[in-house]
Amino acid sequence: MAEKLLLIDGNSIAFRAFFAMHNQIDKFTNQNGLHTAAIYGFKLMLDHVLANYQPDKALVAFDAGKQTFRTEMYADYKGGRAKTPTELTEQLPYLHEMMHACGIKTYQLANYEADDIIGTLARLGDQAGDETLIVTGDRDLTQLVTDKTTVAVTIKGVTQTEMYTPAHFQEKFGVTPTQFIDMKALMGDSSDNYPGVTGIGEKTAQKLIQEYGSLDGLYENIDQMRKSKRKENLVNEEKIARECKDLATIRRDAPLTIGLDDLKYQGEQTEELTKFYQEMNFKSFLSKMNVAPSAEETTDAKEIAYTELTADNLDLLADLDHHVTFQLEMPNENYHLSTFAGFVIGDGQTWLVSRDESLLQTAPVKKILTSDQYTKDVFNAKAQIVGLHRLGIELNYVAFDLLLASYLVDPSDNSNDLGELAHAHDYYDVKSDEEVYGKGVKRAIPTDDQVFFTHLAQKARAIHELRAPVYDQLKEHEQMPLYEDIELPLTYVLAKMEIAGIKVNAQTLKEMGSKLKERLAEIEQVIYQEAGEEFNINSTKQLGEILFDKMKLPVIKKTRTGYSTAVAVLEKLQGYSPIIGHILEYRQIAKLQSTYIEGLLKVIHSSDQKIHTRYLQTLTATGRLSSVDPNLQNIPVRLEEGRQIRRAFVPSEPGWKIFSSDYSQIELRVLAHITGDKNLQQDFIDGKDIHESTARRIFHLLPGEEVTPDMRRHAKAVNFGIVYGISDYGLSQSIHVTRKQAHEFIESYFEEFPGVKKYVTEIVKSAHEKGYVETLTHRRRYLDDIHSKNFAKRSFAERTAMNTPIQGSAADIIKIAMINMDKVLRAHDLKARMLLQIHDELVFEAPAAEIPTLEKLVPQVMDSAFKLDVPLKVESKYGDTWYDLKK
DNA sequence: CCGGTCACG
DNA sequence: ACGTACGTGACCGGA
Repeated sequence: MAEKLLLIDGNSIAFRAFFAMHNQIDKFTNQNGLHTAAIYGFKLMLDHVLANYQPDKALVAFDAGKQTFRTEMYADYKGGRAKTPTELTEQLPYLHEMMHACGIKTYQLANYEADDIIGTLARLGDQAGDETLIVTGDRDLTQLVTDKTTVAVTIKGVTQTEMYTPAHFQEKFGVTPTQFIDMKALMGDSSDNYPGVTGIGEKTAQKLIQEYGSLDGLYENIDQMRKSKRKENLVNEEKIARECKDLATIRRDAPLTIGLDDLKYQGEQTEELTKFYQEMNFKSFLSKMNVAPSAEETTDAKEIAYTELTADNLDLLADLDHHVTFQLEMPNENYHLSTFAGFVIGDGQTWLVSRDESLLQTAPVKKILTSDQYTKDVFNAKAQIVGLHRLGIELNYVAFDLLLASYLVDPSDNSNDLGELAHAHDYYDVKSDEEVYGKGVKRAIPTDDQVFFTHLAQKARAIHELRAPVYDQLKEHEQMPLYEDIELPLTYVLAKMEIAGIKVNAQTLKEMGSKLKERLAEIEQVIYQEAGEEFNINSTKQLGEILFDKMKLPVIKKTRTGYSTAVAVLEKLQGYSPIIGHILEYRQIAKLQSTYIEGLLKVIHSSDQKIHTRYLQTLTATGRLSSVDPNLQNIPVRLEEGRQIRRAFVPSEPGWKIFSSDYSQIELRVLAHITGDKNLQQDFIDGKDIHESTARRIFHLLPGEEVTPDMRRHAKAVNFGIVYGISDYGLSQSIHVTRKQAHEFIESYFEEFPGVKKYVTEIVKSAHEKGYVETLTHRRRYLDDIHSKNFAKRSFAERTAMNTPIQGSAADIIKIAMINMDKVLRAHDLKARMLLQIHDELVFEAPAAEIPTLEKLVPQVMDSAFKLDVPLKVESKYGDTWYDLKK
């Protein structure tokens, strides 16, 4: 009878699991200091596979050691690989132990790699008529794919895999699995460190094998190949190619001492596995098995005692400790509008809960929330401040914000759900809102008091209990000043800005909207005429069919799903047909209409004619803010037509003005500071036009020579490129020059700015070593892909390593400026209000009489927010609307 | 719910 | 040879 066989590539999965969990490496250690992240990740993968595949037979194969028949053949095989971290190698013995507890056999064989064990067993399985699944993190194993054998390669984390069947393999590589070995013989493998034939990479190898069918076929017909450098290399390096083929070929006849009959999957050995989990301190797995984390803890941790607070027992509040945890529950994400479902307040011993938010207005509660006699721990302080403000209560003296602090520890830990975030911290005695409230249309606050109050109390307890460990992490990262002096004070400032809101004249928007509507209808008709039929212009699919199938315009670029019709593509098609210009115009107006006219009209609060955005303080990977519901950080400005939208943004009081100040070139100034490059610093100190002076340097102009507009434009693009983590290809695309020219620009830039070059090298090196990069204030970003074998992923991580300290430090600086600005406005008793932050710009509204004061004060505060080795420069403007700003 | 597109810094 | 400029959010169409 056909059975299901599961073969797991132990070393490669352990490796993947280790790096997938790498940013949490500190959290995964057991009582004895053993790192356990790889073991944990391995088990996650295993559970996922077992649940989905349900094998009859299973085996985890391991490499026996460094010495194999391949290293005997070729001494440099897998040479040059970084040493496996000891944090990983120390975990491998325990994987065997865990597999035993899971009822799965493990096996390794001297002189052979895990690949060969798997290859051999898969062949045996095929011959026995079994169905086989191979799970690995190494794409090389896909050569084992057959009609009966599927290979699952992990792509992200450990539970997401790409399934290789013969059909998928063919589609992806354009050759059969056997041919792929021949391809590798030609192209080599940089991670296994064998060379292949000089000058042949994946694309050429694929072409040659497709043409000749195989390596043998190629060499049989090599005489007919026309004379070329490539042919010469192929002929000279035939021996190498054949050796490489041998190295690349996974053995299917390894001398195994076990057979298929030894692989029966036994199922979990509950007692043994429980013991193992306890040894590893795997609380989440233990809780799934309904067992307490360790023998001493006998109570069910999920239970929690609470008391319902009512008007009659308010005296309970007086007994609370003066360090409380509080949460006002708002079911809707948008806390400006959400209803209130209830609240919880407590001190770790006592948890008081209620559905009745009017109790918050009573003196004893209000006192706790407002007074400096009580410090408060919360989750998302800004939401709490705004929510309570709507109830007429001022929340002060927040000590700990779990959301904010977790975000600083790792900005990718930014779930807005307390339960999920707690789980990420390995704390499981609280559920996620989705688990308790449901999702989609079914989402609702439970009517059962027991269910709802338990959830509230558990949330509060999670905040309380996670405070100490999260503080420890902040301290370990040297992030206490970032947390206490920047992010937490900023939360209050942002709350104030959101509450203030910005006045928007709906009438202005409506008038613009009706004009746009008319124009849209006109252009639409013209486009239908030109296309010869009516279609949905907003559909890229339909538009592509019209342009490229019907009208036969040249295809410039394709996307995964069809033809690309992006602006860059359409601009290249200008001149082929007048329809292109009309489509571009249609797109521009349609965008204004839907996003900015209709979109903004929808979010004006009827009560005050204002828009109240929410700034997300715990979202971006770099430390910038983002703005939602609506996004006020991308209101059009570059094109005049869109810029008109800003006419609708007006001061909220008669006789007031809109005032705005922005940092000039803050990212390049930060770059000059961080890199310490003397030339770049000097140019800023001398107050030069930085793009012009960059042009002077990289184009080697003499003192009398003039910088042409083109030179300046190119230099500006290079400066942008440097900030983004430059690549010649990217630069060439942005300024429409050849890749070679772009490369020369970059080379020239690095010669002129050697400090920048040094920085780029060092930050990438440091990111490789540490796995993260930091900003000026120790804001941290982990870069998991920095160790990736995949060139594209790794390159992306390397560019991120260059960009994040720049973009993130600029974000740090303006955040400090905002906190100081808020203080200064109060100190000077000004009526002016800070309304918006747009990354390098602050927008205010103020009485006309205060404008002269602001013109002095705001640049002063912004300039001095952070002492850099170069000056910061700030420019201010003001006017009657956001559109009319003038110097 | 995802991908394409386009608005901003 | 590989395939990209960095960071966001909103809207639309089409599975």
